[in-house]
Amino acid sequence: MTRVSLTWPGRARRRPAPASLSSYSEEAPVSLVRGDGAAVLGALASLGAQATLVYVDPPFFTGRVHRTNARSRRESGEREAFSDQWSDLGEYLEHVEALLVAAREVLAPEGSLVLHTDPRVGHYLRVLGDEVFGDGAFVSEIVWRYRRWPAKTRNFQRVHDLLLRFVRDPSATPRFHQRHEPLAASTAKTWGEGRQRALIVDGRRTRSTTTDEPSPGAPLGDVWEISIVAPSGHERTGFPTQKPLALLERLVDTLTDPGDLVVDPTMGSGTSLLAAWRLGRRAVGVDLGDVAHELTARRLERAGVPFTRVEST
Amino acid sequence: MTRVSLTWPGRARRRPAPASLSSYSEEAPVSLVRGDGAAVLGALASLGAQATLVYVDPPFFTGRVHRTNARSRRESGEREAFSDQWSDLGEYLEHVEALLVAAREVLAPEGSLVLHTDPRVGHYLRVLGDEVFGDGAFVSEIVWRYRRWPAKTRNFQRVHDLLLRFVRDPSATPRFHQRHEPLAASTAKTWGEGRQRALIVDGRRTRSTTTDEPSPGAPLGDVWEISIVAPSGHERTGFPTQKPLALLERLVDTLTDPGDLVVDPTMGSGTSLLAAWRLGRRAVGVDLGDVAHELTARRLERAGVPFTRVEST
DNA sequence: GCAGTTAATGAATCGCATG
DNA sequence: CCATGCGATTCATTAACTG
Repeated sequence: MTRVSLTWPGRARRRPAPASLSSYSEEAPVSLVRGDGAAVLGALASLGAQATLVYVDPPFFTGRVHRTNARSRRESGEREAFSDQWSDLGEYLEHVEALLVAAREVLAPEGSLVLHTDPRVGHYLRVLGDEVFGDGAFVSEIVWRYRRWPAKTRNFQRVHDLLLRFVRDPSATPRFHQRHEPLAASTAKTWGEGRQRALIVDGRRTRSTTTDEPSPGAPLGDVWEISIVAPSGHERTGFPTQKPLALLERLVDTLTDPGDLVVDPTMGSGTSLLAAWRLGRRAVGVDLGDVAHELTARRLERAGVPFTRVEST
Repeated sequence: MTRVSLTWPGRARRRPAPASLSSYSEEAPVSLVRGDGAAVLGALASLGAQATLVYVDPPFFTGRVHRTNARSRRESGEREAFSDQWSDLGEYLEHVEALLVAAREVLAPEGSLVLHTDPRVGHYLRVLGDEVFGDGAFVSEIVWRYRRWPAKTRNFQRVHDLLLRFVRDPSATPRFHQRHEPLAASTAKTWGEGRQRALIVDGRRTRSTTTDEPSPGAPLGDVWEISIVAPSGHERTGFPTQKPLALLERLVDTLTDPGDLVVDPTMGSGTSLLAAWRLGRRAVGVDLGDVAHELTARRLERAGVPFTRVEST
């Protein structure tokens, strides 16, 4: 296959200065690391950590500074949560590329990277991911479809995000738990709740029948309807780009086993850590920001999740 | 903005040999042209045609030869409809790029290109489209979510296609008719069917109320649930990658006015032409294949659509 | 006519046989 | 050993048939 890749003037493949971690323990159920995402992933990899899921939720190249919202403002005023300003698209892509390269190093062969992005910049990240992970590693584009207050625009309302899944080793059997969703209304009407089976006569398929065995439903697809975190919802932490727990729980549930390691170098308010802990997985979250660490710590304490702080230097 | 672009070894920007059209009339409601898509788009542009919608449904880089299916097999046996085999991804991208370049030439300033693709190769086409149409021209990624039989795979079922929309001129007001979809169940439950209105006190939003005015529903989003053409459906033509009429009607309805011109350089069995005609738009379809022309002609005749054949040389 | 039941069949994958 | 091809699987959808 001919290599197709992205170029831009002055494209650099920078490696972050490697970090070193004090007091990281493989066994800790939940660890919070303050530091640069890519550098800390590299440090985890060199300590021999093997993640089954790395969830990366970088900025979406919006050109904005994102600030805390109402829930957090009440407690400590409006503050900058993270900046999403870049000199150009190339600089942004170099930032994400460093995360992808480091994420790949920490992944177990049967593990997956899930890169959360949006349809304005996600296509560039797919191409970047193909470069980093190689042919055949891109296995799913998950569409997260949500509902929100409509914007006044002469265009279709943007009501979805993209989650790009790459596997570490396309030749390995990936971790995957088959889950099901309800049958389509038309199917239930025609076929009832029984599993369908084709009737083969003389080696030729003639027609289908229903069986007595109940159908588990349709195998889970790649378009997921999940509610956003409501502005006044109990789940809301105040972090501006918070993702729903239900979304992260579905990823963790389908892509990891209990006891596996989940790593998030873009911790934010720690949704992935909470999802992992609730499902009995170990988790490491990495973030540079004060707001992220404060909100995550408060959230985990309230949820009764024991966690360890790890310093990186 | 730094230019980010795709490269591959030996990337060529080939222009198809320009075609010339005999007997094309601007006023014909529906025209069928036999010829190369890009070359004929160029010929239309040099005749001064101005399309409001160009719908492009190229092969999806599957590596397969696509053959007619049951409906057509009964009438004339199984035949090759089109080949989707390429020496490499670069060759494929050069083919699609030629279509995009020519499509842009035939578009009116307020017109849109809609590129139908899938999540395996669509990301590359987005980047290619940005190169051809320029910054700010990519305005929507529409997700067509469908339901189909399950495949046995350790992965999420692939149940969506992508439709990438680019506008010809980002500074022009695009053709766009706002349509609505039913309110979400949870919205209807909380707010009923009345239009919501935010209550602003001292310039600050306090809460929302419902009004007596009935809500038209939620403005149409970019995730569309539309059934595939059923294997035994009346709509089925026998063309292997046939798209549902409902999908094309939604595009034509929202993105064009009655009387506007819709052009499809990847005609197949003519779904876009039929959609355009049913909604009172003019249409030109272009295809090289015998099967495409036979099936389209038969389909339009059965639907009572008057059409003109145009030769290209 | 209408509702309820039965029929027909697509095409994504994996697994296994074949060359 | 690798490429190719065919069989098995099974929801989703509309058409056709039946009472």
